[in-house]
Amino acid sequence: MKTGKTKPDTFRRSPCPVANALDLLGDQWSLLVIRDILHGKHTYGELLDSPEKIPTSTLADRLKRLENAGILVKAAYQERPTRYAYSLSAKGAALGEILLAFVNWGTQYIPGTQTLKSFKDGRN
Amino acid sequence: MKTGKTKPDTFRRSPCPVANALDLLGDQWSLLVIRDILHGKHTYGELLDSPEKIPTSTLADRLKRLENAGILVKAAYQERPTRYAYSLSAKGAALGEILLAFVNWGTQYIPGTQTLKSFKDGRN
DNA sequence: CATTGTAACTTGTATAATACAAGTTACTAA
DNA sequence: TTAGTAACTTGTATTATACAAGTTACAATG
Repeated sequence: MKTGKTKPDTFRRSPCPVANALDLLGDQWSLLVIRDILHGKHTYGELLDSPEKIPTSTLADRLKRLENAGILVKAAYQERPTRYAYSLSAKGAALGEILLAFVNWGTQYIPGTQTLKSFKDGRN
Repeated sequence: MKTGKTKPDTFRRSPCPVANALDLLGDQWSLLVIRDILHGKHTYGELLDSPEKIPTSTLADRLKRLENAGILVKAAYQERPTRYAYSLSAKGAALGEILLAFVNWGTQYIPGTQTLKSFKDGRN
């Protein structure tokens, strides 16, 4: 069978989907940025305000990487002065499944961790 | 309600389960080590042999961290000379769900990536 | 019109993590 | 005695991350 699609056989480490996902997301901050955008945050300032206190230089770097990877899209939502909003592409929104797996594992195996929802509901 | 369990309110970054999971697993290699053990590898040498070519110093460090975190258990399987096998605790085996989410996302959104299974089946 | 404020970054430098090459220990087998 | 192997450790170079400060382009206030 032939498809029109180009297929990179030139991977940084291996053709494993996990390895390639980790090349992109395997750090302390990327998935937290995705989490915040999934929770409705959109601007640089809102994302800076995370409870984990991401350093501004790290946030700027991650936003660029995730945008280059087609996970985030950056768009000006006003001019004079120009202000930007970050949102998730389909590729980015699909990371919700991975986040969910992390939430399930973390709440079950790391004692004391809690989601915003469980905290609001008083389950603590 | 009172439980007997101690609950750490002293987290490195925040009480978020994702953040705490990433404190442990948020790097390029940890989840690949878990993947290999899930695939039946057990010894240091087998784990060193990954297609991603993990550096030996990095592997030694990850095995220690994951063991300290209660994700891996290390046991001698023979004496004279002593040889060790690494295996997953329940906490570690539960990471299979996270790995699965990564596989699903990666194969869908990173063109050309493939699992051992799809490769063996000739789906490429 | 000068000053203050704010969003969205950038730059510089210190510290920490990771990579790569080589060496070590405790054996077995020839 | 020599060679081989598993499971690491050590040293150093490179890269990533963190922290503090500075920059640009405006709006709003007095």
